[in-house]
Amino acid sequence: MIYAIEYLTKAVKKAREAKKLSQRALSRKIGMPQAQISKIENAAVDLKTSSLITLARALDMEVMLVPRKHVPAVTSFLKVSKQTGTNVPSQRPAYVLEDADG
Amino acid sequence: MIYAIEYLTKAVKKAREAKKLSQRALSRKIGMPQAQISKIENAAVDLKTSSLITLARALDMEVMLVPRKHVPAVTSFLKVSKQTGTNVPSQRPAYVLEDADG
DNA sequence: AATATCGATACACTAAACTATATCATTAAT
DNA sequence: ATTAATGATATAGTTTAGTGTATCGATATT
Repeated sequence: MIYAIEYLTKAVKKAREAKKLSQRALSRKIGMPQAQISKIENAAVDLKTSSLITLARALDMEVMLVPRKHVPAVTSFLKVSKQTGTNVPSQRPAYVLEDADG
Repeated sequence: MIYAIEYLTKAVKKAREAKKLSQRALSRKIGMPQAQISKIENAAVDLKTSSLITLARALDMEVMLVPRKHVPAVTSFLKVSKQTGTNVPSQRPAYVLEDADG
């Protein structure tokens, strides 16, 4: 079990379940063996970044890099959005903003 | 070169440069060979998620999964914060919010 | 001019992700 | 009771990230 990765993989699992997709259904969708998805969701492997991105996108999420000082704000925004069901238009590839001021 | 990863690795590079760290300095900091950092920044490898997390954290960032519909909002928030220099207190490990409603 | 540091690249080796496939126990449905 | 679908697990083989080390040309710096 790889601690730092656990949060990400648990989120993948939750997202999959929220979409009512079985591991096999997701497997068919992205062409990754069900066995591998199981390992990933249980944080039994240190998955490659491409795998994380593929899984995230299949579940309508994006991998982003957020400056640490903004993590609380982003976190609470997402939390509130979830509670209120706030909708935002359009979609974009995404991630990362050039920042890094420490 | 791995397209999907390029944005993330480019962000790592920008963050490193913004901190005025050489690849060797970063190498010493996290114990990853300078040669490997070079490959990663040039998207020549499909780095493991643990490596992405390690690099991100060394550069004061966090890897997060963001529901796609909220990506524009988060993106523009970070952009504005960068422009205005908005500061937010505290720090947290982080990433991910349980969401996934499509 | 000589020296130091930079990022990029190369080699041999090790470790581990990933694939393909199959199986198993458990749960749900017929 | 049988069948179907679930997630977890196993084995064997392939691919590739990662390590350690060394070198290279280019760009400062003294």
